[in-house]
Amino acid sequence: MNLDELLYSTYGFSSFRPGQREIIERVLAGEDVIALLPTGMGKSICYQLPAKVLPDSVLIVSPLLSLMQDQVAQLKKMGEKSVVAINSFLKPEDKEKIWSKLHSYKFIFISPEMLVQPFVKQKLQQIRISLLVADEAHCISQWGFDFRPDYLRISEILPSLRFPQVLALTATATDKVTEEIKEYLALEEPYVYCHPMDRKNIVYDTKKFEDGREKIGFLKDFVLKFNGPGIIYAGTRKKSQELSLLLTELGISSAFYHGGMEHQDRVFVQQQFQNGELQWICSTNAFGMGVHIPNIRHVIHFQLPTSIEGYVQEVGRAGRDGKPALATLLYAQGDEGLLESLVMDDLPTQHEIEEVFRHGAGATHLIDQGIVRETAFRVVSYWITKLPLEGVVRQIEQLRIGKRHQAAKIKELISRQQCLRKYIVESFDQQLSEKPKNCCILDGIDYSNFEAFSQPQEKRLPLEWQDRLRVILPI
DNA sequence: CGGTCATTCATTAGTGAATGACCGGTGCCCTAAT
Repeated sequence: MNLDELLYSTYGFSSFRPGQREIIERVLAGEDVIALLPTGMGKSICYQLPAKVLPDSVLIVSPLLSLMQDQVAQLKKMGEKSVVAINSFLKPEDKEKIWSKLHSYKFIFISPEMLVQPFVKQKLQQIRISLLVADEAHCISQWGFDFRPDYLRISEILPSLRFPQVLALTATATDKVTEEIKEYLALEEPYVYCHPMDRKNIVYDTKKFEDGREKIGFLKDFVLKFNGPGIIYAGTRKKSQELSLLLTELGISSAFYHGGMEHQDRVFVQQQFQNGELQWICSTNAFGMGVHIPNIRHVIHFQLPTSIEGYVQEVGRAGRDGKPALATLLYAQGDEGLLESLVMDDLPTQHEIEEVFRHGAGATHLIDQGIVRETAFRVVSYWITKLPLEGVVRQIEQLRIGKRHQAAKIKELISRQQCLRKYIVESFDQQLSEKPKNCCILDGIDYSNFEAFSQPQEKRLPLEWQDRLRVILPI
């Protein structure tokens, strides 16, 4: 099998990017693989190419419905017809057809929640799966424990699929996250491919302020001085709207984006940004996964991110074209309060744990009656099958300690007196090989690098009425 | 932590100040009620 020929005939590329060949060869050799590959290094080829060779279907567990739709569209565009996404978007009339010809699909995309449904499990059991792919596998660790516990249950279906080999793909994982991926996918001796995560063209900057007003002032000056495209990450939905309004008042094109918006509005905003019609997007951490925009020059954190992993993911959306990009973290006194409550508040309380224990894992009325919150309920329901009450309490306590550690890591970003790049790279259990000339705030930043990209804003398109409305009306 | 909203109070009537409670982010799922 000549991989180069296959690559050329399928994609028209004449050579692999770093890591791809190695990962694909291991997959084709039948090994389980965990691949840590920085964003924009062509992760999807790592399962699409083996799929051409492997005899049976490839099952891809994907975290977002929109991501699935993108991948399906991309594959179809390449002429691959046997692709399907199994999720709640399926029309009832299509379902029957899809289940009956499931074996004929080469690529089957699915959410973890769907995957663990008994009915789905039973259907998948009847076909042959060559490879199970966990896309954005860091979600297992990042979301599984307190947000989407079904992420922890992927391995439950492996026996009924007769243990297909597994490929886990992600851009950002610490040793701890890699361990958790390994554990929750029940991988015994996976081959781990780890590409250096440092992105030399991203410069790390932090700015401290006495209060929120000073911070706003800085942001105003910033967006007047530097052009986008850029992402401004806010800590709350409301703040993302406020910031977008602020920019609009300055005559700078922008839109907000968060999980509380209608699906179609989110798609619309993302498309506008992708088409270069918006300079800035002001959003919560909902924005970014699966977004491929090469020329993002700035990522600004108006409020503290909730984890180092999240921070690196968000910052990593800048400078995919390899040109200089600036990551600016803004901090005003007191900002850590929001961070801490966001990180800690979702954990099940002692009371919630006891309630679920008293009524059992099927007692969804606890959610309807507002006694136990949805995610808290699901987290406890997950552990209830594995541990006694004290064990679950201890488990949640462990989570709390982990979360506290996570918050402390973030706070150190702003108080740190040494090289930020070094700090970030070492947080991912890697060593910094060399520092770029333009490195971080503590080593001095040459801002002229970024002004060079900034052209005077002559062509300012007037806003369409829809956008004006969008700015005026809070959603 | 900071903002927002509801309650309370002081009192001669509607309002303003003060206090306290609550909330804040990420997304699957096809439920139950329109």
